[in-house]
Amino acid sequence: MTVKSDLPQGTLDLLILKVAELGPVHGYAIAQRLQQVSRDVVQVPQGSLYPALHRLENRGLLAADWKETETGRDAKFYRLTRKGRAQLETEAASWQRLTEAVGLILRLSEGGAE
Amino acid sequence: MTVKSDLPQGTLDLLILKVAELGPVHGYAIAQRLQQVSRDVVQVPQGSLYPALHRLENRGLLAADWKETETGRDAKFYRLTRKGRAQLETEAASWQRLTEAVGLILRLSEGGAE
DNA sequence: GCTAATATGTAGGAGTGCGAGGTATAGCTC
DNA sequence: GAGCTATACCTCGCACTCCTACATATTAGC
Repeated sequence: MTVKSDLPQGTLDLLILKVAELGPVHGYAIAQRLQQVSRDVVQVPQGSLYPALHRLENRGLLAADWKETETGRDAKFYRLTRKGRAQLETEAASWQRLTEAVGLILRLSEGGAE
Repeated sequence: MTVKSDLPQGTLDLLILKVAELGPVHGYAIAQRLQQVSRDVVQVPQGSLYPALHRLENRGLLAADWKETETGRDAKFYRLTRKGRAQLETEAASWQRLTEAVGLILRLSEGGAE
């Protein structure tokens, strides 16, 4: 039974921090946002989402306040802390460095001599 | 204690399959190759490398033969099976789809309206 | 004989994603 | 007001992978 593995380990944190950077959002909206922007490529199940949010909050990367949604429901709004912003920059840079490196490797035979 | 996390989960398999596609190589050479081509961004510790090779072999994606290196040492040369080639194509496509999606998300605020 | 590089391997812990389950409210239809 | 869907939160436990540390054997150089 192979794992579905929609997202590689560690990527979810990066994406959540990124969405939180744009302004306070609650978890459910984060998942919807990721799915919309990625055109359904990124789909975050709740069993992945909420544990991730709690971990990020425990690490001090996110801070949360209970507020009311426009529709009148209670929701936990997350915002990026100063520490979280630094972490986001670091992880985003790592991601870019890594994807470039993997890209180099995957194009090994296609490009031929480089 | 944060994990060093050089490579996201699942990426290592993709890279190994890719190197094996170029021709029969032994494990030690795969790790060196990845490090060289990626300009030291990708560094595969032996504790990650060999278990990954065994798993890929058990899944029938790689096949191995003991041969001698140019330097005279015994080494296990891995080559891509037909099944492994198909898997490589699938994973490479998934990787590209994913990186594009993540790229879209990471550029959310920079580009503003797009 | 000692060290370094080559080449392979295992064991155990740590961390994360996900399926499956549970709770509660708002709004809609009937 | 009964039932349904969507919203919004949560937890448990399994599965999987990565990595540190350790162990082994050979070749080359000093």
